[in-house]
Parts: sequence; C-alpha cells; structure tokens
Amino acid sequence: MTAHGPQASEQNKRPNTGAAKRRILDAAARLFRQRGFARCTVRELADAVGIQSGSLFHHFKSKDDILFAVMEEVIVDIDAALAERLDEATTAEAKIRALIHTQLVFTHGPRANATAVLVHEWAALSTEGQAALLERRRRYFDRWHAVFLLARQDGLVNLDPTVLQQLLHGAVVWTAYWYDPDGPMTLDELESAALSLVLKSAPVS
Amino acid sequence: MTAHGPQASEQNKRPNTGAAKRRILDAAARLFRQRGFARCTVRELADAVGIQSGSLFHHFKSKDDILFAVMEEVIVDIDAALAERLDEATTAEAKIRALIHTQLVFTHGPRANATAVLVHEWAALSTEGQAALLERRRRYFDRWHAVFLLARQDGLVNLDPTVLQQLLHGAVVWTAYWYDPDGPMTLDELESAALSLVLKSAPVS
Amino acid sequence: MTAHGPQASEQNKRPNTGAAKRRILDAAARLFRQRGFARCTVRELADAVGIQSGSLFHHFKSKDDILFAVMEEVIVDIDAALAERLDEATTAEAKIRALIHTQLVFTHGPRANATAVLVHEWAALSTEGQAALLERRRRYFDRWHAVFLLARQDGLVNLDPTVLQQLLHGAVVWTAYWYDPDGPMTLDELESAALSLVLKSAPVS
Amino acid sequence: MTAHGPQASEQNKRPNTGAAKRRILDAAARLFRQRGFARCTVRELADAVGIQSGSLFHHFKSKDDILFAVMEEVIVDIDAALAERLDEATTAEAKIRALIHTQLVFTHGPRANATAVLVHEWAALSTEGQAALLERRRRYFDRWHAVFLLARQDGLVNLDPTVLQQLLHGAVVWTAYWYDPDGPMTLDELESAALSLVLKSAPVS
DNA sequence: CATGAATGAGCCTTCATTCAT
DNA sequence: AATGAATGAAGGCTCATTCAT
Repeated sequence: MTAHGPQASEQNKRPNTGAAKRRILDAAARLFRQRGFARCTVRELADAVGIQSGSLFHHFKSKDDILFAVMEEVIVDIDAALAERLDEATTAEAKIRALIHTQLVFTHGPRANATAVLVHEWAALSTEGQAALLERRRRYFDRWHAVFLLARQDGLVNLDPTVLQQLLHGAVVWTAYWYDPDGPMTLDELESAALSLVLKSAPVS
Repeated sequence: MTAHGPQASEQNKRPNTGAAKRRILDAAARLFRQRGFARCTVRELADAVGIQSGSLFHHFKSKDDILFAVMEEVIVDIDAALAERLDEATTAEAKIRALIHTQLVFTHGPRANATAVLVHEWAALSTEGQAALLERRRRYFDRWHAVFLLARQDGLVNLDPTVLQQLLHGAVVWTAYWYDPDGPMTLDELESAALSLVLKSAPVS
Repeated sequence: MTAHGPQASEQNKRPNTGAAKRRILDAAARLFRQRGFARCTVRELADAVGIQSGSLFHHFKSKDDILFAVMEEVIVDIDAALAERLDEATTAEAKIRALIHTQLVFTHGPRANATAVLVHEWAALSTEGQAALLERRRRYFDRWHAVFLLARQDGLVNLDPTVLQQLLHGAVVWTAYWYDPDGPMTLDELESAALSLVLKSAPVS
Repeated sequence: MTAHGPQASEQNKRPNTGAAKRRILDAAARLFRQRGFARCTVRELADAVGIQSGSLFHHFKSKDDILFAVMEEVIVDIDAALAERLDEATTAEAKIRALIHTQLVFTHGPRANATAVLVHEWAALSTEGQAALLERRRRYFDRWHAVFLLARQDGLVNLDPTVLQQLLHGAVVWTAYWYDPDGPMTLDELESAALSLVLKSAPVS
C-alpha cells in the first residue's frame, strides 16, 4: 500500500496533480468492473470523479489509456506483492499459501476492482496494450510455476505442476464470483480451503 | 446445411425459419466470444451469417435478445446434459466426475462459444434477461450442491461442500483460459486431474 | 456535362441511390466553399441536404472522404473538358483560348463551387488524398504546358513558356475573387482579355 | 532577439511585452500558413512560441484576434511599402513595376507567411474583423487602380484598367503557389515577366 | 505575466433499430 | 422474409478559453 506509482516521490509543486489521476483510476476500476469497460461511458466516469468529461483527457490520452493504466498498476502491484510474500515463505507449502493469499487479497481486498478489471477486460485492451502487459503477466505466472515445480520436487503435490497450478489459479480467481468477504467465512479460512485442494492429503482445518 | 451444431434434433417450430435462427445463434456465439458482446456490431454478425443487418431483426427483437437466446439455449442444454449424466452415475465419485465432465465438454466442445458467452457476458445481459435465466442457473448449481452433499455424507470429501463445490467449479470453468483441446493433454486426463483435486486422498491415474 | 460519374450506367434497381450522393456532393461543394471545409460541420451539411448527420456516413466513409469526392469529381471533369476542347482547337491561339475558356467555365459556371474547393482546400486533404489526386492534377497542367510549348514554337508568345503558363493560370484562377458573372462583363470578354495578356501584340477587342 | 522581421522599427508601445507578441505573431503567420488557421490549435502555436497555451491569452483576446493581428499588420505594412515605392516611381511603367515588385516582395520575402495568411484565410476572419480591414484593403487596391488609370491615359496599356489590374494582381499573387525563390529564376526576372504581360508590346529583358 | 488543470460546447463518427420497397 | 437507406441518440474526443495559483 506504500507505493502505487512513480508519482509519490515527485516534488510537491502541484499537490493535487497526482490526486486527480488517482481518483480517476479508482473510479475507473470500480465502474469498469461494475458496468464493463465498453458499457461505461467517459461521461459516467467523469461524473463519478466529479469532473467534466473533457478533463479526463488531460490526465489520460484516451479511454483505452485509462483501462491500460488501471490494469498496469494492478499487475505491477500484485506481482510485487507476490514477490515479497514469496521471499518471506521458506517451505514449499508456505509458498503455495503465499500464491493463494496474494491472489485472494487482491481479488477481495482494496484492489478488488482493478483486479477484476484485469481479469475480465483483457480482450478490451488494444493489441499494443496487451503486448505491453504480457511481460508482467508472464513474470507473475512464472512465480506460480516455480513454486509448483518446487512443491513437486518436495513430493508435496502429485499432479503435473502446470495443470495443478492452473486449476488452483482458476479456483482462486473464481472466488470473485461467489465469495463474500463480509459473509461468515474469513479470507484466511478460504485460503486454507484452497490450499487443502492441492496438497496430497488434506488434513487442513 | 447438415450440421450447424448439436441442436439438429430440436423441435421443428417452423420448417424454414429455424435454419436462419440457427446460423445467427452460432455466429453470434462465436463472435460474442471472440470480440465481446459490446464490441461486436450487428453488422459484423450479419456479415458472418451472410445477410443484411436489418434482416437480423426479423428473427430477433434486438441485439440483446440474441445474446439472451444464446445464453438461454446453452444454459438449458448444459443443465439437461448434466441431469442425464448424473442419472447414469451411481456412486458419489461418479457423480462428481459427471459434474466435471459436463462442464468440461461444454467448455471445450462444440458448445464452447456459447458456454464462454454465458460465463463472460452475464453482466451484458439486461436485468430482465438475468432474472429470466437465474432460475435455470440455480437449478444447474443445485445439482452440483446435491452431489457434494452426498459426497460429504459418504466421507468422500472433507471440506465444506459449498466451498468445495465453488472451488471446483471455478477450477473447471477457468480451464477455458489455458487448456488446449488440441494439445497433448486429453479432456479425460483433465477431467481426472480436476477430480483428484477434490477427493480426500488422490489416487490419480 | 454528359457524364459526371460511373453511376450513370448502373441498373436502375435503386433509382435514388445515386441521387443522395449527388445531392451531398453538390451541397458539400457549396458549403465547403462558402464556409471552408474545417468550419463546415457535418450537421450543417446534412441539414443542407435534408438528411440526418448520421446518414451522410452511409454514402461516404468520412467527412474527409466527401472532400476528396468533391475534388476528384471536378478534377476529372475539368481535365476531360479541357481535353475535348483542345481537340477541337487547331491553332496555338485557339488552344490557349481553350485553356482559358475551360478554366473560366469551371471557375464561374455550374461547377464553380467544386472548382473553388479544389483550389482552396487542397491543404485540408489528407496526405493520401493529395497523392491520389496529384496524377490527375499533373495531367491537367501537362496539357497547359504542351500548349505553351507549341505557342512558343509558333512564335506566338515571347516569354518562357513555363512562367507564362503559370502567370496566365494565376490570372484566370484569381478571377474567382473579383469577376461577377452577373455583372456587365461577359465570360467571353473576360476570356478575350486574358488571352490578350499572353499574346505578343494584343490587338484583341 | 535582434531580427524577428522587418518590424523592428515599430513604435515601442511597451518595452518588454512587444517581444512576446512579436514571437507569437511570427509563429502564428508561419503555422496558419502551413497548416491553415482552423487546423492549427492554440497549443501548437504556444508550443512553437515556447509558452503555455493559456499564456497566449494574456497577449491576445482570442485565437481570432491573433489571426486579425497577423493580417492587420501585413496589410498595413504592404500598403505603406507600396506607397513609398510608388512615390519613388516617376513613369507609369515604373509605377506598374512598383505594384508588382511590392506584391512579389511580400509574397516571397520575409513577410511571405503573413501575406499568404492574408490571402488564404480571409474567410476565417470574423465579420467584424473583415469590416475592420476592408478600408485598408480598399486603400491598397485604390493605389493599383490609380496606376492603371494613369497607364491607360499614357497609352501604355490597351485593356480596361480594372480588368487588367485584377488579372495582373491574380497572376502575381498566384506566384505563391509555383515560384521558388531559391530556384533558378530571380525575383527581378519574375517581376519583369509579370510586367511584360500588361504592357502593350512586350520588350522583355 | 506565466502556468496548466479544468471547463463545456461541440465535433466527427458509430450503431442498433426502423421501414418503405 | 429480405433489403439497405435512413434514423437519431449517444459515444469518444478536441479545443479555445478561463482562472486559481
């Protein structure tokens, strides 16, 4: 939560310059998720931010550019968060838990909107936009893959690592559609349930 | 004209009209999946069918109506296919396998396009459209739930049935994004892998 | 005046299909001349034609395309008109008169609007549009050049043919800004005056 | 900062302000000519000057006002230049040469941009702007007319003075489109060529 | 005087939908 | 049923202009 972009370390000649961008990105993530990128108009977005539609284009080149910025920010952040979490984990099991944890936190925590947009609106991104983000995506999934290779070596799992990784990732991402963070089940419990799926024998809670 | 899909055995509402509707629905499923409902224009759809855009509206009230028809058809069919398959399964494990199998066949088989549209474009559906399909959706997931309740009774699984059902469903649905039916792994192998996820101890093939 | 486009010899399944294009081109020539291409909005143009602004785009791809069509039509027509007139002229003097006559007729006759647009709005044309018309322009001016080469050979003029041609062309084109076809001077008199400019000794009426 | 144009000898209305205005006017003349007034944005103009777009409006009331200023300056200057030149000419022929010379120098010399804007963008000027400049324009053309009346009296030319004046003016103005000051022909030679057009018998250089 | 974020009217264009043929 | 020209309501975006700093 400390660094969401390179603007933080700027000289504060214009204290609210970055603030507008921030508010636009937050509103965009929320609206693009709720209504879908194509069905959300720039006027709606501007209204949500509290500015005029034309003013959006002082901060972003185009509506497409806003989508790209939302996605890029969250893809960078989730990768960084995962890297940090993985560093702190020592065992293979702890690392798998880190994978699940990070994805769940982004899926249901304060970055839930942007994360959902990243998952859902990939096709809405321009070809160039997709190309620009693919490297980051690859890096994130490489971390998943490395963990599952390790887990296989340790005999922790007994399925093809690639397949298992994909199945788990799908199961976790899909929680966006049914899990209610305000419901009776805590995120930690959900994390443990997901973890138990992939472990050979699953004596979890 | 012989094979436009597995729907050939439909009731013959009208002798001639059906063919055009069929071709529109198939093309719509394909295009809505490829390009997204909102980004796909009725002209594109008409071109794909080989008619003029105005002619679409002799068969469907609106573009929204076409989306609804695509979704309704696949939701009815997948539920029927699941019901049939479950009837044939006797053990709890066989029934779980039936759940996975049916979802996988629709996700990667000849109905893959419509199935993907159903999953992806739910938010594009009008409120009334969503309401009209919710009952069918509920029925489909009730079948999943009943199976997992049974499996839990049988001691086949050891997680909360609701959570486990949702995790498995997510894992299977998500295969749409990474599994390649033309790749080295067969659908049956994928089915077994998914099954092994949810069984207490996993005696995989 | 016989053939303004290739639409004339079409089968008459849609008798008014070409008519709309015709009306748009005529109105566009008039408005682009009066108000300038950039200052003329598509709504103004549509109003002048008596249709909705969106309907313009059934006949032309873009506003730029309308400008191109106006220019292309007149550039083709003036070149054809000049070619025909030159064919009928036998002497060098008669040919120079044909040059002046054709340019004057297009500048002040029924094609005055399109001709003025061609002259004035060249810079408003896209780079591709300019490239597409340059060949036609070259052909037209080649005819001018050939005539002046001949006149020089005949001793009819005594200035560098290239310079003389350009000066005369400018003098004639510029009549658009001051000559009034409804004023006391006839087009024929203007033609004779322009001709007398370039002839060595000028005893013309 | 020494030479922004031949306007250095202006009355010093304000010591410091003038420089910015000068740079704006010069850049505006260049850009309005190159890109056309309507297609040139105030941001482009500001960039060319090296200031922010908002700062333009400290020096000029509006974009229209900048166009007006460019035109007014050049119309005043060309009229003054012509008046001076005519004063120095004694014969009718010398005076006609002064007309041509002055117009050519403004069309191809350091004031070429502003002169081209004056010619091209007249229609872009507001009605009030046009009205404000018409008196100056009239004065300039009155000088042309007086010269041709004199030339006719002297028997130097044998066409209607009004028509001849307009034809010559067009021929000279139009050189903007084809004459290249850096090409093989000098401005003096062009001047002589233009002069020979209007003289009864043409004793060209 | 300069800045540059913000304005807001207006631009060109798209597109689902209608309807006379 | 099919056509395709026409509709008209938005849509994304531009840009001259303003104004607090």
